[in-house]
This record gives sequence, C-alpha cells and structure tokens, in this order.
Amino acid sequence: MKAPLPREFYLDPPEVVTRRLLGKVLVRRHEGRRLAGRIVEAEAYCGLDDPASHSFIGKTARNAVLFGPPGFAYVYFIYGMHFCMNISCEPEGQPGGILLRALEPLEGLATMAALRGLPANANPRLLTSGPGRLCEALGITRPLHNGMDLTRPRSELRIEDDGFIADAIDASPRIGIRKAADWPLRFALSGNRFVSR
DNA sequence: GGAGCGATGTCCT
DNA sequence: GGACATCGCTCCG
Repeated sequence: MKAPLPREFYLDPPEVVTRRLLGKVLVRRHEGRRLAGRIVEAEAYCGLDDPASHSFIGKTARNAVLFGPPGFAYVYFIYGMHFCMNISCEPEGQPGGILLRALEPLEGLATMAALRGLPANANPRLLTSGPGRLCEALGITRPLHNGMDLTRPRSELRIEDDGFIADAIDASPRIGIRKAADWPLRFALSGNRFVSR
C-alpha cells in the first residue's frame, strides 16, 4: 500500500495546491474494497480573500475544518441531497480549500456504479464527473468523512501519487457560484474526457 | 445537446 | 426566510 501524500503537500496557497493535485489519485477503502480515481478537475477557494469561499464569513460550525491544519477533508451537504468534498490547505488559521470536481475512475468501477445506483456497465463518465457524483461513487459523506485526516497511514480516505505527470492544465472560471464568478480558479487536465460539463 | 426546472436539508452572508 | 461550490429529468430542436 502506497503512503498518502504528506501534510507539507497541502501547506501552500489554494491555487498552488489545486494545480499540484491534478493527476494525483484519491483512494477510498470501502467495505474492504479499494476505490480509486485520478483527480482531473478541481477548484481553489481562497479563504478570507475570496467572497465565494465558505470560509469568507469567518469560522462557523460548518466550515471549522477549513480553519484547521492542512490535509483534512471538508465535506458539506448542498441542495438538500448532495455531498461535496474539499481538502484544507495553508497553515492552521488560514482557511484555504480545494473542491474536488471530477475524477477519472481507475479502480472499483462496478462498486462505484452500484453506489451511484447505476448498472455495472454504466458509462464511466457518469460515475465521478461532478462534485456530487464523485462523493456518491466513493461513498463519501459528511457524517463519515468531514474532518478526516487524509495524511494518516492507512486512512480510509487518502491521496496517493502513482507517478502520473500532468501535461497541460486549463484554467477557467469556477462553476455554480455567484460571487467572484469570473475568477479563473477552476483547473483541469487539458483534454481529459472525465472533466465535468 | 442545451435550456429550464424541481427536489430537498442545512446554514446563515 | 432565503441562499446554496448539484443532479437528473423533461422538452425542444
């Protein structure tokens, strides 16, 4: 079993860590099975400097994880039915975060399809292309995973480096927000067909 | 393949 | 009360 990425990986500002995360592999141990997907799309949220960030308003019960140390999962519930997963970055007290928006599924596709309520042979694009979809496909929920340390050895949720080298990266405005809607903080692997939309 | 829209819980701007 | 870092379904072309 590969070691998870270390805490230092997440210590830098959100734009930096978001680019650095593209191509890395999100791994979830779910009922003895390994589910894995390559991060192909993510967005940076720049804390107190960013009106679109959940942490812009200051520390609350919901966003407390973002104010903690880097390398922890911030999972929240949105629109009454979906979970979204972020990773805290920057030193403790600076509430930067990265929203994971799409994965390229690598391992455990049949289990992901089942968790998504789809047939085992479903189009893999429907499994993990979108922030709500990827959480459902990997069984990531707020009660189970909010506040989980992604750097702990054998953590059931972690990020690994499999040696993949990101080629070109595209930057574009973030999806689904109203404030700071034109800031180019959405990053994706160029040409990857699992990028959302 | 795109625009429009309803579903639904949690948290406060 | 209202907003919300979404998704999947219609209806139309």
